[in-house]
Amino acid sequence: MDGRQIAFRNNLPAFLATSPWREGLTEDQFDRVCRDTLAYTFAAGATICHRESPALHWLAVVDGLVKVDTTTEDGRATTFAGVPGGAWFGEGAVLKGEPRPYAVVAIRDSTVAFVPRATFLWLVDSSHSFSRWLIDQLNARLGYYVALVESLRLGDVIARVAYCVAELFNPQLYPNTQPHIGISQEEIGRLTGLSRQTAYRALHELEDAGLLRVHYGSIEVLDLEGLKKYARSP
DNA sequence: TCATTAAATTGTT
DNA sequence: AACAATTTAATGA
Repeated sequence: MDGRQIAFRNNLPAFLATSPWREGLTEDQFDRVCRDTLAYTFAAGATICHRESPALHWLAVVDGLVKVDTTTEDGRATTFAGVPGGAWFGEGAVLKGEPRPYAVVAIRDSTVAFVPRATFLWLVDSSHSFSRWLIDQLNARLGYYVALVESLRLGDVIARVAYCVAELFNPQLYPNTQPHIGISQEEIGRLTGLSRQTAYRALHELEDAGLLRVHYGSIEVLDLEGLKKYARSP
């Protein structure tokens, strides 16, 4: 992990207390999560978890924006997911006990919380409520990729950009997303599987439709419901 | 604080 | 994909 620094051990419990699975835990269970969890900050561009590294932690973005991606030998990169602040991810590799099939990279300066694998598995075993939340989490992720395949087959690139941007606000997967997202058009391209030029044109189409605004190095979502509608029927 | 330069990102072909 | 234009960030007086 290049360029990481230990972040605020003190107010990490405040972040954990706002997590979507917290209310179902007992005080004792929550206290253990607080004790076991660490947070680190990473500079933009830094690798948080290398591809094929052992999945020793369950992860959350406390602040910032990270991506889950793979890079081929010839340097081409595709992003599988953009993960904004407040989101929990990486449970798949931890559950399977396998090396991470993707790399986790900071898009912007980001703070990431690390829950040890043992603590995560203990939560699964000891909390029915947590397990249920986890099922909903995995189900939401499955729904995202099914819809993404559908969008790929249908081939409307503007609808695909609308869908991918709107999904950053998925209440199960990404509960705390702010309307202003610091992400370049090149990253939007990787996230949607489109070239930067195509992403550029699609973003401006959506801007002309009044659904979002494009800024230097960021986008601002104005009409989330409109984006979702556009994603379904452009 | 301001001017200069480099780097990142956007816009155009 | 290449290149130009623009915006931001970094540097140093």
